[in-house]
Amino acid sequence: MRKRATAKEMAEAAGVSKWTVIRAFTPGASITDASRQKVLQAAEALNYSPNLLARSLATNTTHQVAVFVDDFANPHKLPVLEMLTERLQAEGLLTVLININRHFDHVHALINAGQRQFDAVILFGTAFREETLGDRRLGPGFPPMFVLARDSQIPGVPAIACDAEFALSEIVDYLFDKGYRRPGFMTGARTLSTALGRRHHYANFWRRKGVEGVAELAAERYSAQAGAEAARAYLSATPPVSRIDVLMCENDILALGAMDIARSEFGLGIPQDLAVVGFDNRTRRGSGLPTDQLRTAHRRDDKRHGRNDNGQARR
Amino acid sequence: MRKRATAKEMAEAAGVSKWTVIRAFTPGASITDASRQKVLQAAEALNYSPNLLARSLATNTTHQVAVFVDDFANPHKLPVLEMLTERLQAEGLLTVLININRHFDHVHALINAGQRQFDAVILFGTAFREETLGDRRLGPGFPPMFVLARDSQIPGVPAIACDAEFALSEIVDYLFDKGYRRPGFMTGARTLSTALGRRHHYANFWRRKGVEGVAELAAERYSAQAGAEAARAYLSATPPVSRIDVLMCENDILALGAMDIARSEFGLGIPQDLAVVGFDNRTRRGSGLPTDQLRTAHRRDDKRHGRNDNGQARR
DNA sequence: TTGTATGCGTTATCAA
DNA sequence: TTGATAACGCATACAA
Repeated sequence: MRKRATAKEMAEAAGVSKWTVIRAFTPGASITDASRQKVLQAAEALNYSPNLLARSLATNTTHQVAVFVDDFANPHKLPVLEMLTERLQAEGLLTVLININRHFDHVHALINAGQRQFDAVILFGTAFREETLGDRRLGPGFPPMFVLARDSQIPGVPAIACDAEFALSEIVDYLFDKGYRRPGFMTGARTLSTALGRRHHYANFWRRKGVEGVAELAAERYSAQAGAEAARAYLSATPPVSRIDVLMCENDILALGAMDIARSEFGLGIPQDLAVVGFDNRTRRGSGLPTDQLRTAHRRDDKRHGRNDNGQARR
Repeated sequence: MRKRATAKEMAEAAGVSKWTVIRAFTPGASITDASRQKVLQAAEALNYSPNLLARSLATNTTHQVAVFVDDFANPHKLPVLEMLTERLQAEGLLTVLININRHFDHVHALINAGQRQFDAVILFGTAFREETLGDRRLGPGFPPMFVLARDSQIPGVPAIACDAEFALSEIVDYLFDKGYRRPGFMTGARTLSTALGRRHHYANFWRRKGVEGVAELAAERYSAQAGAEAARAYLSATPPVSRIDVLMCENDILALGAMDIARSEFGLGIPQDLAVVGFDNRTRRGSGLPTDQLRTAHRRDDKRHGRNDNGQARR
């Protein structure tokens, strides 16, 4: 495997200095059309293209953005990743996907991100503890951070997330208008701020409608299986007459599991016997997997709130 | 934002030469414990860590692998991405996720990959045309390429894919034993080699069992919606008595759409009235989303074939 | 407009 | 073991 051609070699071939070669590849540089043509011609012959690595070292910008993900179980990630990569690439930025799982030291990963000189770090669905980010080793020269699809409690770290309060207000309004009066809520992991927010607002809006008490079904994790188990536990422990009539699940993957069990093991019609609501805009029945998340985003304070099309009721 | 500390600054602080500083961070370098301690101490004070960008320029290896993806609609991608990133990171490699969509020039993306000096390029579910790869601009110094989750027709480009022949042989054996005799097959895109392979082997193995003629349902794309439409078209055009009794779908996302329509619009019990088989090991009813793809992989010739746990019948 | 010198932060090689 | 010189390929600042 031959080596890549360098600017120096190009200079000899084109009969100019290597700095002129660079200029030919620098938009807006002052160079004659004649010499640019000579250089481009030589580039064609030598199959030259600038070495982006060397450029990064010299300019101190890599045009690479690190995206940290710790939960690949949620299919919601995929369409967002699609958008994210597309938008970043449109800006000339590349996406470095970093898997932050249990086996991986978070601080170490962040230090590595600093060493790599990423232009930015995006925490996608992951909120580090403040102490982790306070590690002094992350101090100088560490790339700016952003939190995506989760609220950020960390001062100075902007977050892009859906407006849970608004979304749940709309959901409860809709359900109330449809005549539902006995709401339930299925939680995934009880520790997450997003989760707490959704449950909190859900109960709150029902209370404003005069409906007190939201039955809580607790799933172990965010998975269809956990959702199915939680639904099974509730349905088998609760006689039909005293059951909820609408179940709001913290996200779509839980809703999928719950719907499956309700239909197959308990013979419930959805939504005739039990309405089920999800959150994430995934898998609507008979539909494809839409990728129109984060469609509208407006700026508020120094945080950005993208609101997506959530909480559609299912039949 | 202060700048990162460099080896030169470290040298002054520790009272050694900057090369000794480097050695302290080079595994297996010859250096006294005494001077290493001095350096590490200074590193603690100055919060130093080696600049990986500069290292890459000097060593000509980036420890970064580009992964090209063009189809984010298939949820199958996500667990594989999880595995891929985890395994690569375990080897000290970072994953650069590159979105190859319709708006993006493939050749340009590949050239960019060359400029970035990635250690390798993985075509995940994407097979470029041979002429694209034959572009001479991709010549010298271009990273080695691999095709993942699709067969590669390109000479010299190894592929990791499931063994369709073996998988479909097992599927047909299983279905035959269960008593099914009127098979159907739902295709997604008819142009793909993987698709053709699966359909071909499916029909082949049925023929060996003495069952001629596999009904073909053609979906427009790989999406639940397309699968639903194809199923609807078939079921509404075919009277119950002459319908197939088992439908093999080219992948799980098609199967999801088909099952949904069969159950809801035609009142079919699955698998009592119609058995449905998918491919990808996604969404099994009531289960979570398993990530045990590509579990076993053995080497054969210069290609690698990973066989995953596919084709489970659904109840 | 073009050429020169110098810097980016590290690694490789050789001499001490 | 340690220090010094050169090289990696490009960008910036300055001079011609």
